[in-house]
Amino acid sequence: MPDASAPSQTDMRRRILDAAALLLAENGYKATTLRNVAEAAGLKAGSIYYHFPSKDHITVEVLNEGVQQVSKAVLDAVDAAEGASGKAVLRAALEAHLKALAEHSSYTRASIRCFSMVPEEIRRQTVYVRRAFDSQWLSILQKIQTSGDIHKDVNLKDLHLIILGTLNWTLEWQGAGEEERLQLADTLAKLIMR
Amino acid sequence: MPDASAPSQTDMRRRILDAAALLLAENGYKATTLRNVAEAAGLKAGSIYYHFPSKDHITVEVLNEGVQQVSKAVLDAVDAAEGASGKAVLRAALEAHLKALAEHSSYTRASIRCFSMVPEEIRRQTVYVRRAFDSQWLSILQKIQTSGDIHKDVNLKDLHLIILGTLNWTLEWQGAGEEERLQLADTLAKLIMR
DNA sequence: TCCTCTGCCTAACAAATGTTAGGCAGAGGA
DNA sequence: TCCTCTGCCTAACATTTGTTAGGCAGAGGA
Repeated sequence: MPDASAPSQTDMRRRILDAAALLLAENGYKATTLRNVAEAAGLKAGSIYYHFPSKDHITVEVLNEGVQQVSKAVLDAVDAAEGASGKAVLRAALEAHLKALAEHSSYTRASIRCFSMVPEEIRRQTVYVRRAFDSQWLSILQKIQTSGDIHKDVNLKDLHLIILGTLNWTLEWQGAGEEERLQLADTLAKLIMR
Repeated sequence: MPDASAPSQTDMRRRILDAAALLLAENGYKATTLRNVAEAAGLKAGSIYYHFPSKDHITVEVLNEGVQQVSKAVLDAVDAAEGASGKAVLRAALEAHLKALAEHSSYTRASIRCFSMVPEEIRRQTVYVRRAFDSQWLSILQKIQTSGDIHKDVNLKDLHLIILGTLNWTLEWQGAGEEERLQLADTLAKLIMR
């Protein structure tokens, strides 16, 4: 019985998830085969079923973890910037989002790029976490707007779309460095505020 | 010998492309099977090979046509707005892009959503059209900036990313109407200008 | 009437896929 | 020593994939 809460176990379970995340991010759900995942993780395809009951369970876990990583990073950044100006909070959130996308790129890329192509059953099991993340960003923007740092006329739903679209689109950038990320966060923040 | 320039032929070739575009847009490259395409087009899988030499050829044609449809729409809109203010030109380009995404949604969605997941050989045969489209948008922005309607300090590369990201991200919107599109173009244009 | 070409179909192929059944080496407690 | 459990492997399975070979009905010219 694989038990994630067990203190020390072979980290094979994690290695399988890592391998799956990487392949899902690069090739998508259908093109990611258990044999490829197994090879990348260092075991044989059939052995995966000792750790997971199916390919779909692995996929769900990867997709949800990807969103949660970004979500946590943004939340932490906003909390750390509490009391600062709206502009500073927004900058912090943008940078945290971008940094998370770049760093845990496998999981986050997988969750962003695979979600819309995945079978409906998997979507059902991942859509909740995504909605929570959406709400989180929206409430950040709301706070900044009521504080006056975002103009009252700006449609927050549109702004939300602009931010999410822009940040997630950076994944199509192949190999952009930290400088470009900071630069983009700067440009975007400047556009939004003022 | 299927010849697209022939005046009248069964439109089966077009129906196959249409069906493929729809399925590619919804399910991605790997999950789009020739048997599904055939069924949607109203023939049997083997018969597709009378019109196309392979699945990949169909895919390349769909992806390229998708980009070209948006490209042409944006170009036409900019040409029609020639002489107008930078703001008007940008608005026209944004709206044209969004409208094209929504209207020819199959081809454009397919090209945007499949490109990064597709085998390398297909990417090689579609990347050129995409680059041309990128350049087109960038040169539009450059003209507006040199005309003074976009602040000199704004990084055009970032702005380009913001626009492309935002507009293409709308594809994840399921079933947004024209009102929302115009509203988004408005919000985005207001952020960029001024 | 004969012949050719068009446009599609049927039936099969090899390869690859998710998944399962059964086995096996080794660790470790009794 | 015996037993059990862990963690993996091998070998197969049914299905689905892109693709191909061969056939067949009908249109239309000679």
